[in-house]
Amino acid sequence: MSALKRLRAAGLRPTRQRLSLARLLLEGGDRHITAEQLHGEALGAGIRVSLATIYNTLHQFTEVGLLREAVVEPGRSYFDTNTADHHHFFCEATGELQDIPGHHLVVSGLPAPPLGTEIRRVDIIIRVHPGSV
Amino acid sequence: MSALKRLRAAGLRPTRQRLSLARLLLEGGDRHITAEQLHGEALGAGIRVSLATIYNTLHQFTEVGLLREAVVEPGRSYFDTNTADHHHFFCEATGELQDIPGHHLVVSGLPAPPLGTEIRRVDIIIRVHPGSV
DNA sequence: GCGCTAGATTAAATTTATTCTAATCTATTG
DNA sequence: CAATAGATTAGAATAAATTTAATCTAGCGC
Repeated sequence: MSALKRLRAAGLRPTRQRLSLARLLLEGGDRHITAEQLHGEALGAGIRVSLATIYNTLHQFTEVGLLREAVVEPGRSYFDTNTADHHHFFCEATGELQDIPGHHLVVSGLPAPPLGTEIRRVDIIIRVHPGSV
Repeated sequence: MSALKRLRAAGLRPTRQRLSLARLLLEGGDRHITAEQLHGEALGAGIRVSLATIYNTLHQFTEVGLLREAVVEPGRSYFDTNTADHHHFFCEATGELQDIPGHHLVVSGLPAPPLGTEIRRVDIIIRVHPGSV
């Protein structure tokens, strides 16, 4: 689906900057990107957009399911263009994030959530570091 | 083991503030605490200690395995006094973290880590929100 | 097409979490 | 008990993210 249609379907007004950012984000392959990185890319691509808008846009896209947020380190948020069910390898040395397709991992023995709450998502982060090889 | 012995065993000089903080942290039950919260508690308990030392101490304790760090939200770090194998429920509405004993959850189908890396830990965060009840 | 308006964008200031710095203090060693 | 390596400190600095108040613009009715 085109970026324009996806924005409309999500109820987001297709403004110049949202359209441009949607194209940057959604038309490449699966990526993990920070707000600062996206801002840099946008400027590099000639899109004039403020950092505040980057943050607004990333959060709005996340709310409507166009992106997913991955929290792995204090003080940095990654936004994941892969919204399918999946999990992550995270290398603490390089800060790199790598997808693990959802069907590979199976969690069993999931206990009932605390009273009065329901499960929204299960995030699995496999933390790795450079090995002894 | 006493706080003093645990510090010595970890190779950390048992200074007044480290000892006091170790007692606060390790002698209660399992807890999830932020740097700011611990600072508040320390001051409340009459321990004169700066925020910088709180951060230093939390990180040192984490390095030597006296604590574990749980990253669930950008811009906030929780330190977990439970260092046993376990996972977490995280309620996004309240910011509350709750332990899930490790033996409850079983992950299968774990793929091989990226070439040249080895697994250090598997973190599972079950994100919940207040239910419809 | 034209203007109106709700919603979007902006630069700049602010907040919040954390780290750094350089000076002072203290636990350990001899 | 003096020397010193390491710890602590207040305060400044940094960084990510959010807020603010002013300006802009997409989409609507005409």
